[in-house]
Amino acid sequence: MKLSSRTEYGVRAMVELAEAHGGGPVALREVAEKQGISEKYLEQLFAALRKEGLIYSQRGAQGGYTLAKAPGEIRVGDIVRALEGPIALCDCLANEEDDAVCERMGECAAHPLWVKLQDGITSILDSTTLQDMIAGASGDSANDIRGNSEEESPNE
Amino acid sequence: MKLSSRTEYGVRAMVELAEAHGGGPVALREVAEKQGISEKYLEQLFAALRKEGLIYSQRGAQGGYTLAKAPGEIRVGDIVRALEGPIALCDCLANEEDDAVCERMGECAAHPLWVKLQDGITSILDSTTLQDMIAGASGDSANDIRGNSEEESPNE
DNA sequence: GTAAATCCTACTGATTCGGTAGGAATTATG
DNA sequence: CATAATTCCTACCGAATCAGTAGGATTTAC
Ligand code: FES
Ligand code: FES
Repeated sequence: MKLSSRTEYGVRAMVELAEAHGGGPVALREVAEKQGISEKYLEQLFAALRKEGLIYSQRGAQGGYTLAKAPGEIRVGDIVRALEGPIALCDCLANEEDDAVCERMGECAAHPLWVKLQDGITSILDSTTLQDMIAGASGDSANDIRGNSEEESPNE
Repeated sequence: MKLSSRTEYGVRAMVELAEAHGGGPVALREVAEKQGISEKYLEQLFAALRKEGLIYSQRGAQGGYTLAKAPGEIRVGDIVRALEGPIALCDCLANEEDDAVCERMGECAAHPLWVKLQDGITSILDSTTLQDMIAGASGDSANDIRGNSEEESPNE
């Protein structure tokens, strides 16, 4: 229950790109410096994000990266999936068609809970776009996760 | 975004104890066999659960483990916390009083989202009890099963 | 007394994680 | 064209975590 630095860094970097959206490409070095991330490490994250079509890269001098879509079109869940692979709490939740692992368990009482938890996580992640994040809110509008009555106020 | 086998095993084992609740103590070997978990490994998990006061152990022949509280009183979140430590997606979410890490970031746009995600996860985990799980449901309808019933005194 | 069980501490092999290293390929600019 | 800036690619590395083992000490029912 801890998000990897891959995810942390990746999301922060994407926010950075989102803020520069509309302007020219942003160099990796610039993003890395602003966010305090190792350049070489971020390079790998961007490679993954690019492979998934979330960002577009311009090679050569004055090149850099830009969002491939509008900030409002990129969900945090997309970023996470690009960096970590499909969100699957348990092996048996990875692919619905081939649930061989759970088949063996059969009466696994935990399964429904994991499904619910995974759905909850996915729902939150997919109801927040980069647009929401740079706007300061965390996308609490279109979210129907029960039990979340806490309202965080982005101060400062 | 993957739950450790510690969590998976731990919850399954606790369900096993919940099903045997009311009867005598259940030997670790029995739980391990039924759930297909390494005995020696499960031993360590039970040690953690015991230290957190979730289960009670009876040493010696015919000994074993029993839930320290009624199944309706034990939330999945309690189990997860006992096994993995406090649920903290990000370092800066670990302890609210000492958020030094985020202080440095200041304008970290991701923070509110992580808070929200963590709250969502915690909420789901804490709204499901072992009682819910052995009943077949995963607590999706009602989490008001906080019905206080009598239980034997967990001493020590 | 003995067998059944928990308890405790340490070790280990494999994998993942976070990060480095070095260079090849591409491109704007002068 | 030359050069500098920049992305792209692949491999490697140390440390940490993970899942599991090993071996024995202790407690207790019978
Ligand atoms: S075997 Fe898949 S959730 Fe239990
Ligand atoms: S620094 Fe804590 S969430 Fe960004």
